[in-house]
Amino acid sequence: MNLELTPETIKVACSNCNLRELCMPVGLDFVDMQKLDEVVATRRHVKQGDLLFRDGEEFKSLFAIRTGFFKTSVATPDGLEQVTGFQMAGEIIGLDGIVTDKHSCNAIALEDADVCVMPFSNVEQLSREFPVLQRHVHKVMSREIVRENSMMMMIGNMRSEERLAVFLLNLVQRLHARGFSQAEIILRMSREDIASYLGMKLETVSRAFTRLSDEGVIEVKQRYVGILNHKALKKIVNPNACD
Amino acid sequence: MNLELTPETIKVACSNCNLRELCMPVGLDFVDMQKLDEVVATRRHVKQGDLLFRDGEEFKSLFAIRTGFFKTSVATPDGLEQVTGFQMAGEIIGLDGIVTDKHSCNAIALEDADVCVMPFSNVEQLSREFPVLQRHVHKVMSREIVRENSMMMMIGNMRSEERLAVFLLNLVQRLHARGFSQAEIILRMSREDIASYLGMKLETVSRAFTRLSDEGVIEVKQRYVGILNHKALKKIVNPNACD
DNA sequence: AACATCATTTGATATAAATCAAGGCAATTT
DNA sequence: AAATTGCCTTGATTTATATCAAATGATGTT
Repeated sequence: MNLELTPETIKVACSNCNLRELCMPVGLDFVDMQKLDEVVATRRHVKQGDLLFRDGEEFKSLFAIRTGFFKTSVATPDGLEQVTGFQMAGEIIGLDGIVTDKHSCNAIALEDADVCVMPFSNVEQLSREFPVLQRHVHKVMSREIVRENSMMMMIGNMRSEERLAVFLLNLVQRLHARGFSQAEIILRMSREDIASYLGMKLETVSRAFTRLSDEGVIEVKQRYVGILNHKALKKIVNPNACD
Repeated sequence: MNLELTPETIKVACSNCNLRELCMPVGLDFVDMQKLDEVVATRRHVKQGDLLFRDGEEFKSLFAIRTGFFKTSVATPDGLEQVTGFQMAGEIIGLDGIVTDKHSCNAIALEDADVCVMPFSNVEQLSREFPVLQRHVHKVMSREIVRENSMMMMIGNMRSEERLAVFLLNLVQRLHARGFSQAEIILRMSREDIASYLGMKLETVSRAFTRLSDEGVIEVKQRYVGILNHKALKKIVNPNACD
């Protein structure tokens, strides 16, 4: 007999997922929500260090992260890794693949993860039937465009300490939106990953951590980061801010 | 009587626009193409130096550039301008506004321009009826995401000369796709704009120009840039490339 | 033509971050 | 418990780019 439900084949319903406010459009009635359950085909488990998809791989699905933490990266011309983003529960990953039907980056699990596999044809099909889903998909993509705009601004203009401050503020904000502490972070990525993402070297990241720590703004112990003075952290990014 | 057609109100048809291969999905029959004419509401003329839209302004429409050249920019925390992109004929501008229903950047015409105004509600409406248009919209957004990924990679990892090489290669490639020379560019933007876009200072851009010029790779005279050695320019970006 | 304005180039110097190198800390293995 | 390994921190030095400053060149104006 075969009663085993392998993680690869579990069928899930968005309608009773506690993350649906993050992945799915809001303001749907229960009936519509049940129809939207069709977007998700299966779930997939990804072990820490494993790839969800890789650069060049055929694009078929978007993935909604249920649990776990990912980084996406591209290869530089000289073969190094450039981290392009970090993604957590409730976020959508794989949008890069739409334009060429091939993924253009690698998605690596920084901790054991579960993702909802959403075949893009399902997404497009249901988008045509549900304007609210269509709008949602557009917003998710637009949000990513705006995020990258501000990343460019940051890497192009800010000093190392400022970049790290922005990075930490963004992380706590996203974690807080998921019910975690506003004052504590357990980093899932290495100093090297952070450095790559912020366009600096790992030693510079380390020094920026110690400087923020010396200033009493944060408390660092390996991958634990305590935000001691949220306001001061914001001031580092924007000294003129009044709030 | 009122026979004047102001530039603000000219109605245009994609079906006989010579740029449609760039803005519109390919492989449409004439009947479908005529229906798609409805996406474009009006045309709008933007004078050099004027804004097509500004940060914070309500988002209602995407814009397809018919003629002219734009830059988009955001403000840094200290009030400086960070250029986030340059757009030319056939490209779509305004995607940043979808996520919050407000534009999150400024779009400034670097030369007199004509744009097709595409109310986003029309785009969404017709996307539901024409899967090929829907797919096209998704691809346009995904392309922008991928472009910004590679910009991050570039700003984070490359030296000034390499960044300028990438920038010039990208420009000629896009201009060539529009029927212009593969070997000559008339820059529409200032050194300062280029510097901001590439995450450097205008003096550094200037020095990078002279260095590439001294190496005999390009020829620079103000805003005219001649590509003397396309291969060498590529080699600067990726010394190991075999083509 | 002389003048003013703006954009660009060039030079000298300062500086933030990269690089090179060593040491420390924590977790895992033997 | 000692040893290995991976990750992070710290220190010394170099380097690419930023900054400051001036000169040059193009464009438009009176």
